[in-house]
Amino acid sequence: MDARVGTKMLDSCTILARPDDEERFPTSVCTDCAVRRDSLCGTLTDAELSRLHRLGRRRRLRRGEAFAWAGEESRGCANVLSGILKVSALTADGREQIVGLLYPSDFVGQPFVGSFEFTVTALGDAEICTFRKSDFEGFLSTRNGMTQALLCRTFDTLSDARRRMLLLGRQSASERIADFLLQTFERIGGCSASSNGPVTFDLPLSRGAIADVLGLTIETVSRQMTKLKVAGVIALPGGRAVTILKRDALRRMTDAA
Amino acid sequence: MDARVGTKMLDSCTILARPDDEERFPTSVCTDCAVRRDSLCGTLTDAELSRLHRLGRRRRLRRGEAFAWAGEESRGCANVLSGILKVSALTADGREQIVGLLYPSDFVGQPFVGSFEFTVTALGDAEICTFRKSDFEGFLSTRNGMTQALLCRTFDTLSDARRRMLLLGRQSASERIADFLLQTFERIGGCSASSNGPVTFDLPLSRGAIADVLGLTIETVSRQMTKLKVAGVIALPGGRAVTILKRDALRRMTDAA
DNA sequence: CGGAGAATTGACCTGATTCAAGAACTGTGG
DNA sequence: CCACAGTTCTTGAATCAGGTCAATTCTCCG
Repeated sequence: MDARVGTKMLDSCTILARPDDEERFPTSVCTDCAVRRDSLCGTLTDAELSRLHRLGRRRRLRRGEAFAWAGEESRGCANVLSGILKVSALTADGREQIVGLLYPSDFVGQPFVGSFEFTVTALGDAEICTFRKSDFEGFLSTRNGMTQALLCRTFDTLSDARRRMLLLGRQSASERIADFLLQTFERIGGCSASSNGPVTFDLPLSRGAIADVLGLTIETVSRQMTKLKVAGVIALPGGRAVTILKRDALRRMTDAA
Repeated sequence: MDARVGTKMLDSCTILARPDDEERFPTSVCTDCAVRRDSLCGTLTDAELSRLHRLGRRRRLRRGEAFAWAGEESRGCANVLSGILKVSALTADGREQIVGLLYPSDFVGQPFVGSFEFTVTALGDAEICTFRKSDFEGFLSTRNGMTQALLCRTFDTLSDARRRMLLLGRQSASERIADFLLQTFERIGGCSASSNGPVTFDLPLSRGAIADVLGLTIETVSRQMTKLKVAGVIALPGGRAVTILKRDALRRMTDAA
């Protein structure tokens, strides 16, 4: 990954990082960033982006590696480039609840806020574009537009968390599973949303992680999946693959009476 | 639309004449606003405040009255002046989960975001200071500082929601109750935090509302309270009053092994 | 005092967890 | 390519925390 333009044609984004910038940050180039358009950076003009670019570093995370630990002074922000990260909360005796999932183009971190009480970990190998918190804050301070964009994202994240609170507090295991399958499909399966035809995709989470998202146990997740399989609503071709056979049936189960 | 009631108060105190929900308050000026310091407005200079003041209206909400409905286009923002509001999510068949509580000085609404999927209702009589969303957005757009302040508040709200996700997904009924009692005391009981001495205060929520916050049923809430009473951890003098007798015992139950 | 809503209490039931055993993958090295 | 070890996933049986249903009992007010 270097600064050559044009490998990936992202419309008009033709900033040329100056050679000395390339040297100093050889692995951090925005022009061919896969999430340029969808990330928070999407709000920036090319000139602004090139300023921000100087503050960022790319970083690889191996499966299981943490980007932030609950309780520690948070010192960084980041955009997710590839892979999926989990944001999780833990009780003193080790029970875990995943309180958020971060997909490519999502933003992590809380500029202007001191502490971050959650742990952020890569579920599989991942790449992120990190900023020192103070740098990022400085940058934000001069761009109301970007602050606004981050505010909007945060509102969305909040709504998502609240929707999940309803799920955790009031929905049955089967409703939770149905919801999870649909949500995950919409997020990663792309929008081959078209009709109701069967769709197959790989779940990006292990059964254990799904349980931690849904506030269930591994066994319950597994049983509910088999139940759906037996009912002919989904198929489980093996591994982490799922085929949604009757999408409308799933949708009906989401909020059932 | 808004009939001007021209009793000249300080500067341009324009207030809606609809007597029912939008009343005129002789003290309806920011200068003697009870939550001036703690609310989002606390970030403003006097000059800015006086500009914002022209955009706001005070409004009384009677117990049970809604400020926003899930699904409807959100058209307002507000600061809570007095009383407590709930933010709640509902399933199709009527199960309810309270996903947030709003106390005086809290901000409600999502500027720059179209839809709001939750219902906001006054738990008891309440007063709020409302703004038309577009007005508020306009105001925010010219003040990066205030946008930042709102961003911080939103991060805090998000952290709170996530903490509650852990509670809903992974904690037992007794842990939930212990947590709720302590949190509520800290929020309303003021910080007579001092020692571990017994403290008495009124719960601002009915048993039913507590159940909807904690993802439990009324009966379970009631049973857990009696259990705590029998154990000598709290006393229930009657009505909605609670006395915390052994605060450290409660604290230990919060996250127990 | 009396009546309505709120809270408590009891008896029973059920959905999800727990504990325990196998089966199916995944990757590694021979 | 296969064997093997370490996971992860599935399935079964027993248990239990919390929910449901059904009475009372409080509390608040007119």
